[in-house]
Amino acid sequence: MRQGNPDFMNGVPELLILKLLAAREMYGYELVQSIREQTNEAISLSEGVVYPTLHALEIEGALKSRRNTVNGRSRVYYSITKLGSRKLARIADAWSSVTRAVQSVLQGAKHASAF
Amino acid sequence: MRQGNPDFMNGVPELLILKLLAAREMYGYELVQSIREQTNEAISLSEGVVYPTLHALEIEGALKSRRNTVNGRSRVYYSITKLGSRKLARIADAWSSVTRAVQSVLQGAKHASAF
DNA sequence: TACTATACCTCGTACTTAAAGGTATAGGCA
DNA sequence: TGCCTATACCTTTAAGTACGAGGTATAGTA
Repeated sequence: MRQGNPDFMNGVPELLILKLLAAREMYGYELVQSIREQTNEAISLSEGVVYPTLHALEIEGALKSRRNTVNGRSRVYYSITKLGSRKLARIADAWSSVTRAVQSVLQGAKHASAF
Repeated sequence: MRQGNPDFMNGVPELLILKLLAAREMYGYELVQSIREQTNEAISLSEGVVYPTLHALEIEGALKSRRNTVNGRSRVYYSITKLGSRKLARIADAWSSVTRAVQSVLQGAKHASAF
């Protein structure tokens, strides 16, 4: 563990960002704060995580962006693409699969349910 | 994502290994198979993950080992220490915290419950 | 004898998060 | 005017970690 967030964060920033942008268009700085608030400070992503993730997702075509100036502030708004929605569905499934599997071990169950 | 397991695996091997060893003494090869079976193949840790994790946990005092020969096979059995139990409690909490936080975003809840 | 399962191990790579640091503008306040 | 803070964007560097590949050795079986 580096510091700040507990651990178990592999792939989580990408998942959260895609999910939030699936609901509505947002800009980077807004995502940082939104995630912190919605998780009650349990997850606090730094800008150094959010911006590179946004750029990577845009490059692979999962997001598209438009620059907009609001109150004299230049913002880059991101929204999800069709390809991004499919990616979100895929990784949300993977997330469920892993958490279900871990949960079954934590609860001492002999077998995880297939679905 | 490297390959094999989906992603979201950060810290998971350590958590699973500690949890299984909290129930009973096991050896490395057994852990690999046990995790694969108990998670219905959802999580399949390679030996290249399990053995280094076991060694690291032993060095930090979370596990202790004893060598035992069964049916002509030499095995290294690991069991959890008091320090390991405390570590398990800590990271199990962290796991709960992260999964709860992610879940609240995935469900579109405005606020995660505090506990 | 050869192959498979058991059982242990290490090394190198690839990926990812996170912190730190850097730029620039708007607005409040002294 | 000058200073500080919040907003808003970005990059670089460091450090950790899972994973595959590869390697050794023994027991049992075909």
